[in-house]
Amino acid sequence: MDYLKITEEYIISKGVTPEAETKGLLVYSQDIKNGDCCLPCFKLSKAMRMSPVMIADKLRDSMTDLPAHIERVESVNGYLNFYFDRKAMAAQVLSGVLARGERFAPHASNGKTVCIDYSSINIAKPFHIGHLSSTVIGGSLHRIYRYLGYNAIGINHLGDWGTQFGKLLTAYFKWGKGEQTMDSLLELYVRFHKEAELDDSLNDEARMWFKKIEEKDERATAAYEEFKRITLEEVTKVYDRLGIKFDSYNGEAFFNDKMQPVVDELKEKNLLQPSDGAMIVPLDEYGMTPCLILRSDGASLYATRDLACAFYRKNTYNFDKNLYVVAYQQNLHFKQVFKVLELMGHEWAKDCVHVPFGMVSIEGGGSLSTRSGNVVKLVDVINTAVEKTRAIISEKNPDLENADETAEAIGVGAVVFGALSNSRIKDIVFSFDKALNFDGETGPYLQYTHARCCSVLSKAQPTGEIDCGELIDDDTFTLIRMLNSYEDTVAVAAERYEPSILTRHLIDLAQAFNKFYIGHRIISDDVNAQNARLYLTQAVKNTLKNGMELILLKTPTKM
RNA sequence: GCGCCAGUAGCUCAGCUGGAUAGAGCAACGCCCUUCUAAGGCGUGGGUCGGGGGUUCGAAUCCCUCCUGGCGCGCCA
Repeated sequence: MDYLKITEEYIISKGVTPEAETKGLLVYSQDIKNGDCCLPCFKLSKAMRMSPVMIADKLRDSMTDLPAHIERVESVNGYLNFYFDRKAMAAQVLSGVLARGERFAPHASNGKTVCIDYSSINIAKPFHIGHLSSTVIGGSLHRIYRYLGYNAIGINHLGDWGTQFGKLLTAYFKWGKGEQTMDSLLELYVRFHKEAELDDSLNDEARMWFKKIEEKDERATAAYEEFKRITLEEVTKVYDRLGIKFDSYNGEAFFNDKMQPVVDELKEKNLLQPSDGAMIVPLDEYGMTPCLILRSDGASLYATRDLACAFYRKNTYNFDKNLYVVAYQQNLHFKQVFKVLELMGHEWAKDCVHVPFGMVSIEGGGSLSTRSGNVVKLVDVINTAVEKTRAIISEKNPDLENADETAEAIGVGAVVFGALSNSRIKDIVFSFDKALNFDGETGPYLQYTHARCCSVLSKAQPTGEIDCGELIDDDTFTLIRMLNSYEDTVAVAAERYEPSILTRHLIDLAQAFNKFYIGHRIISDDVNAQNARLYLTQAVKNTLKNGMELILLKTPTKM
């Protein structure tokens, strides 16, 4: 039941205020002391030629037949404050949450498909903290959309093509010895750039090797495939720890032979123009620089590939939404590509959305760059966090069973949370200090709160009827309100492609629970209160668990 | 130069489709473990919401302008 909506309907049914002006005015009160929701009457003032205070008074006076869910109405300084019948609302909310079971089932399928392009790592390059945002934001959106009933397709658009592979092969055949690892490949790559500065012929050699890959030369292909295998093996270990999966790894190489039809269609629709020997789609009338389709040597470009890729996704998945979780540096690129799709007359261009996020830099200056070898590997960050967690556990809870498993869950959770707690668009200056902070608004805080719920419930279980009259004090009822708005929050997070909205809500929920927990003895002699509070704890636990899963956090029952 | 984004407490941020005294966390200081997990809770201090104009009954929120920072701007991806 949507309390806001039925309250609005009730207000309108009074006929005191003009319907059009009244719609959308009603909001949840920020402060529970001002009621559960309120109608600011200031906007109505002009249309009704009456002071807000008088309007609120008039409305209040007309409300002599309050519906069951409203206990009372107050007119205060131009606000009309509604106080819900807390007992009824608590019953409604709790039974709704509890009916969903311990693990909320995903919503029934809505028949829609969403493609989510995320993580999109480069072959033979380290998986570093710069990849964390795309990986976990995309991973979280993947789960959120699946939960909401979408058919969600996770796509890792591999960076598995380009001249850098010529460079790597050159270095590999010159200096590489035996079995390679991600580390040795990075060394080779860094060394190439160092030596190529002194010896330009290395660059020629790199072009030669890249050509051999294109020509499917046996030796080149074998090495290239090996690099790919090594990379995927390595990153999959991290993906597994993060709980992330992909449905497709079709990357740049996959689209190599799929670009000609795009070029043909652009020509056919007269969108392509020559410019300095290259072929472009001019976009100046849309305030953008042109979209480059073909280089002057006839080779395709980044945009060409992404166009081909968009067509492929539409044809293969028939998406309703096509998301690209890619850093904001690419803002212009995606704007151009989507505009070109639109100019080509494909109405589904509007379904393509760039989901940008901020840059990651390292504390103390220095940009992340593979060439310089200045990288902080994601796996190192995760391992450090897990080690720190293990140390905390042996100090606080040395007898904990499954200590390793728990340390893993919490350490990984701390790192993941860091990337999902702020708005995507914010730049992040990475520091171990921040990533390893487990106090306050953090992943471990959510996990701790969940474990607390579990601990209470392991000592006593709720049973039989709920007496919701025990749940109507401010602190407790605040929890009820938070549980009530959970589903809306998930929906908004999806709409805005912003997992941090859900993360915030879970923090608020956990804070509200901890406040409740400290202030109210749950297991007690008061059988009635105990039972009601146990039901509430159960509902909080289940909601936390569901929400945490949607932001990639594991939920240990003890810690 | 042009375009986009950001600027809120010492730090990291929420709030930004206009509403009641601008909220959290971290850091600092002071309390609370003989009762359900102290990775917790409570309290104190800390703000010209980048500056200046404007719109409005009302602006952190909308408009203009300036300042600062980031990113991008044709043959890389």
